Amino acid sequence: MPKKTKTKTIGRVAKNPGYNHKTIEKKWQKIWEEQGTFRADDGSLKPKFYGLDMFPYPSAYGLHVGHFKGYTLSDVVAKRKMMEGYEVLRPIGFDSFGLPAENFAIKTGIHPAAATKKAIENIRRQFKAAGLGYDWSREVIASSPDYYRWTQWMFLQLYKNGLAYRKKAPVNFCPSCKTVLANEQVVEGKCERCGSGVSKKLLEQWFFKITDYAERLLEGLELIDWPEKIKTIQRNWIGKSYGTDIQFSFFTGIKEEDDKKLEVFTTRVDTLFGCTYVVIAPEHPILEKLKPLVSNWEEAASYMAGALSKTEIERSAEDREKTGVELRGVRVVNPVNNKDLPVFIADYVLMDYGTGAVMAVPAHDQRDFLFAKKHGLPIIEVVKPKNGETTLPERAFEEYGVLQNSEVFSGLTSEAGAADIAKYLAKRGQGKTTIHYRLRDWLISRQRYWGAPIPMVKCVKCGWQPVEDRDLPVLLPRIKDFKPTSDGKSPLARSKAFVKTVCPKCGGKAERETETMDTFVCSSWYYFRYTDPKNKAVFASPELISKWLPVDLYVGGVEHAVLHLLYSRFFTKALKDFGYVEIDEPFSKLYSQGLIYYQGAKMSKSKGNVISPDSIVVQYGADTLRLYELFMGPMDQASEWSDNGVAGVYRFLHKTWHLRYKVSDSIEDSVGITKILHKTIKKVSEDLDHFRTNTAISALMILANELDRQLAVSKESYLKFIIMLAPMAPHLGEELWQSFGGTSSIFKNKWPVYDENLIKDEMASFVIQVNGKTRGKIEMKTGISEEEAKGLAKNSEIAHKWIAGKEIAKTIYVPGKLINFVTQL
RNA sequence: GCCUGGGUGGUGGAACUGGUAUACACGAGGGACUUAAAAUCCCUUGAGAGCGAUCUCGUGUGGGUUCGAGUCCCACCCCAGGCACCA
Repeated sequence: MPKKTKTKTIGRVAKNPGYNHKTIEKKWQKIWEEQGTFRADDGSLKPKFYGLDMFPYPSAYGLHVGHFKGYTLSDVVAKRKMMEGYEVLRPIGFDSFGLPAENFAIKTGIHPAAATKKAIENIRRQFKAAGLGYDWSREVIASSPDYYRWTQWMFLQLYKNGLAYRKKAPVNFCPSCKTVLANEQVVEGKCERCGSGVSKKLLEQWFFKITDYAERLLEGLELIDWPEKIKTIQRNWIGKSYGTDIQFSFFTGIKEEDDKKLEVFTTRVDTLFGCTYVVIAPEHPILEKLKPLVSNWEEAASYMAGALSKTEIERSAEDREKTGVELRGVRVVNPVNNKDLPVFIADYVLMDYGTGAVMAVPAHDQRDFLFAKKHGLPIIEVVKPKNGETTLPERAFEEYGVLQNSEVFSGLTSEAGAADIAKYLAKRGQGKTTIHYRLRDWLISRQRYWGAPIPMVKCVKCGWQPVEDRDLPVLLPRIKDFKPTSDGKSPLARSKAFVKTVCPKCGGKAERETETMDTFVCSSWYYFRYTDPKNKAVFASPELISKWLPVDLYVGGVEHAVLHLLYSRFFTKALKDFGYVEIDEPFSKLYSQGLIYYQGAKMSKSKGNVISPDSIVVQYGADTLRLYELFMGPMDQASEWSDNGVAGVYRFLHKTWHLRYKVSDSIEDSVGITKILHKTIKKVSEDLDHFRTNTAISALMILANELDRQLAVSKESYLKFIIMLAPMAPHLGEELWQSFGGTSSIFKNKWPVYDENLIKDEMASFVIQVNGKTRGKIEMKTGISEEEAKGLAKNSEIAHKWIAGKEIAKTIYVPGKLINFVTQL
């Protein structure tokens, strides 16, 4: 194929050099790096802006264009903040511990440390090639000992303050990843990472007491500027319920005083008279104590074992089939009417919510209803609808209503009845109003290799002991056989050199904890480290933390709504309580970018529909990649990638480039051009304030088209246009800025300001409507009086044609916009 | 089932607190330049009727409020996401 010229001849003026993204992008990336253009100055006196992207996970497969949407947005905001006089902190690092790296290593046989290092290098290259203005001098890598030393320190702080503890409990276990998982990592009964069905295992594990912060985590949401959607997800996850704890006493045979009572939780005390049995979760510890009384213990024990062995999916896939076993020989008393009631164990009652036991009211709870039907238990209706018909006997009636069959409380409304029954119970010491949360403590132990070792030691004499701060970090040993096993033991247990240690307290023989921490622990505090990444004495100096935090803008995906975003808030609150930080919430403003779809599906490696930014950068350049992602549609909505759309913004950048040849020092712009320029400055400034990058770009395109129609363009107008474009297309911005005499980075320059007086229109076209239908328009002065405007409109041809003899009953006048004649009423 | 978002041309999407629906871009069609192609530039592009100026219809569906509704209210349908035996 014959190639005529080396320079591309895109654009009209072939003799002038064309837009060559390859040379200018490389050139500016080098300059930025050498000059430290985007490095934050801790000593600056300017107002601060901390713009942060969610800690990226260094995938071995690199990032696809979908990942760049958020990064580009925050980059635009940060660059514009620089131009508005802020000292901008925009750090980056890598959340490099965790399951995917390890699973990749297992698959390929490459050690996770080596695989991670390579993945980081690749992504670092991708970031730089996209022109993202990170302060690389602050890079933080979670799997490096300098970092995880402080992750371990965080653990110890939580431990010393009673927020890290060990307990034996049924926990989620992924048979494929061969490790336990936090509640938040189980999605619809499946492992968040690999999709395998999760089962329950009774294990002793480390937990963080996030439940102590349930209320504060809920309250804090009121004060932060986050998408309502994410706040709602967190509220639901925390799940606050007001209700009553009620004591049912056992009839006979129990020795210890404390165990004579069974406590249940209900949100519907008003239905207490309708209780016909009680149900205990199969994992409930009280069952051991009831054992001597139970005549069918074998049956019960086998049910208990069965419930535990089921996977989450099995437990819910049975489609609400309510199984259970009656504990024969055990009876309880309903405290309000002394009725003697049977006791069941059933797995529809969950051990880790409420008290692990419920009072069953089949008439007014659908689950209890199904169970009662199946087991032939009585159904007593105690709530009648206030108006309308009850859903009984087809299904439970779950609404509020008026009480009946409730002795002295009959006739009261549910609301009043609930209050009175609760008061009655409280007076007799048989119940109290309480609050329960759905939030569970955060299980952080992992039986995996690639994580930060938990800095605890088990001494034969002294039990669990924390590693001394001065002995941190507990280094992750480099072992060859890092594969997980199904025995519930961590791969680290196989390293004798690692396990064997001495007790920090007594100096005697001791063994190290071999489990590692959930990666979400690493990412719960990294935003503090960025302020002071090299500090060896503390995780970050208090001065720098208070200088930079909270994060002013945090950009990332919604998928972390109950994981990272909840955990980080918990960490910040805990660190505040320990006296290390002064803030209560780490991220003042959160923005979640929408996903990018391609070929009708979410872009993902497994679906094989990923587009690499690398190929776009080579073909069109980083500025085109950035601009297209910003132009696709509203930032917070999902949108479909279009190859043709990319070419479209590329054309716009060419046009922008070629406009430089129309720039003249000697001309002054027409009033019309000046007006459009100032309108554009207003529009782009406001749009960017609200992250409406798509309409901001559209406004810049309109301006460019308008400038292109002129024979010549003033340097001043052109440069204002370039400054506005620069945060989005930084390489092109810098290059053009420099070619017109700019000596320092365009980002050290001021963002343009519009003049309200120059925007005002002298003339406006008034829409003429008749009976609300648009019939035409008339040009009139904007300052025209109502009378005059109406008169002009009335005498217009349009009005004559459509009114034609009919009487005008009413005239609607909207200044500067519209006149509507109403002929009939 | 419950809780969020969202349904606008062939496509991605504009439309401020109710006031010219479809900005900007893509695609498509036509033309210019070219031996030709690419690139670039110009014109057309919601549907229907008409030679035409124009007219009628049109923002998921059906109602309502209003001089006027993509925008507000009611009912419903569809799509995406979140939660889901939480007592």
